[in-house]
Amino acid sequence: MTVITRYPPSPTGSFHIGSARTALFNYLFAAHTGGKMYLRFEDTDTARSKREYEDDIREGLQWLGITYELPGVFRQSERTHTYRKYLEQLIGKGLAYEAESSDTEQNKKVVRFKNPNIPMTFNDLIRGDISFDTTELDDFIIARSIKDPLYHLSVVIDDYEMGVTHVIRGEDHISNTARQILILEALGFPRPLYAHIPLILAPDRSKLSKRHGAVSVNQYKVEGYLAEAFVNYLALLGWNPGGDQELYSMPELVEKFTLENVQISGAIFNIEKLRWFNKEYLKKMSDDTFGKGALPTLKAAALARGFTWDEKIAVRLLPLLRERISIWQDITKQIDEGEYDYFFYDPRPSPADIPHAGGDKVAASAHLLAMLHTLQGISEADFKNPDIIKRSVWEYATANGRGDVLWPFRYALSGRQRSADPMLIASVIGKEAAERRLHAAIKILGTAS
RNA sequence: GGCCCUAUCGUCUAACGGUUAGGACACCAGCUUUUCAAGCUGGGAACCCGGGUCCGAUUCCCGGUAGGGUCACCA
Repeated sequence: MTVITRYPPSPTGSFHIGSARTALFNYLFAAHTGGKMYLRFEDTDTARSKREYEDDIREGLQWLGITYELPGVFRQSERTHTYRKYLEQLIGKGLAYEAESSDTEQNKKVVRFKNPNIPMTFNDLIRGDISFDTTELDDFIIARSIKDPLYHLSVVIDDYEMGVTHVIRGEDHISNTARQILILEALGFPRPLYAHIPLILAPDRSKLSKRHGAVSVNQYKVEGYLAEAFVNYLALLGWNPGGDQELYSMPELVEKFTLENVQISGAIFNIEKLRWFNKEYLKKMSDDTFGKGALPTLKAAALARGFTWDEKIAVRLLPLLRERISIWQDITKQIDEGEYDYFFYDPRPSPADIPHAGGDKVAASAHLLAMLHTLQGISEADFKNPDIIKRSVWEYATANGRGDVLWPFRYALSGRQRSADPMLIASVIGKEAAERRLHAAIKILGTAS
């Protein structure tokens, strides 16, 4: 039997995290078993469904690397004639009937399903047997009118016509399953296999929703998360193959994914861990790939900050950035906060802050002068390498107290109490700028005394 | 409230009757570093409660409690 799963979002909102994970699990299961996954849009609620949401969902799927197949007609709104055929069949057999609508103005007749009122049990691949007493469902409504079907009806018919073998969906659908099985048995369809996966929860353990902040997948893309990291994190939220491995590529996930290893209780979405995953994937990138990803963000942020764009400085900044960010947007945030101003502008150090230990301006001045001489002795070529600068400076710094030497050195270059180390700064801004800044600091100290 | 599902560190989880209950994130400390960040090392931190079954229960069963889901002419 070829496995066929389906991902059936209703395009009434943007692609969100929980929906993405459902899609991922369906994809993973189908790929693992050599089957396929269909995408179809459940837009029987035509008032709320929008094409822009369809696009958002498809773009999100593509970004995450989740592939799918489309059934011939993939919008339920375009299949009403099909649903009507089955509806008439049901009514003809006395298994459903038309009844007055509560919406008296419309003067429509809704279609109610004739509930056989039987106890029912279905097997859930993840949770085992689940039983319901269907009596309490009453003769529930399956269509607003003969030509206007409702969700439960259309789902059952589509799953049947598409040959869906496994229905993998959120556990919020458990109680829907009873209704759907009732309909499908009335229609004479075989039951698919069901697997209800746990919900993704907000920190307060309620179902994750908009009010909890960022839930749209696109938002994470915009903030600069990597698709691989996002998928990795999502996969491990509610699924675990056992063992201590945390990092899985999509092919590895496909290879290892089984329904048996899906968790049964809900999992809280934790942004910190997601960020950690992202940082791990950032670390694994080649310098080239990292540069391609970081530079556009860096440029936009730098320009917005009013910097003159200097590609050379930017490229030399890359290694520092790689250590300090978890997602691309951290670059924007750090630039906005002025963290890297000193790479683009000469700082204006305050005289009182230049000396470190004991406020000894004379000593600080002497140390800065020594640093200046040292830098002057380094060639332009060697200046590109912070390690060479460090070697040149280290002997003097060690002999005279690293703190006493390096603090004023760093502060003269950055104008900040906290910054990258002076050798790196010097290397990034270049020989000329470094010497200019030291000159300026020495001069300020002289004037101040 | 009815029905359904669930229950291991704060969080994500491993364990499939016998373990000093393991890992990761977060947190704390130490190292390294002039500072910040990163990195390295170490540390604290959990089997919801009560009954069974069993030589032995975190693990199986029942009950309680707690949390969640669902009760639309939405999906």
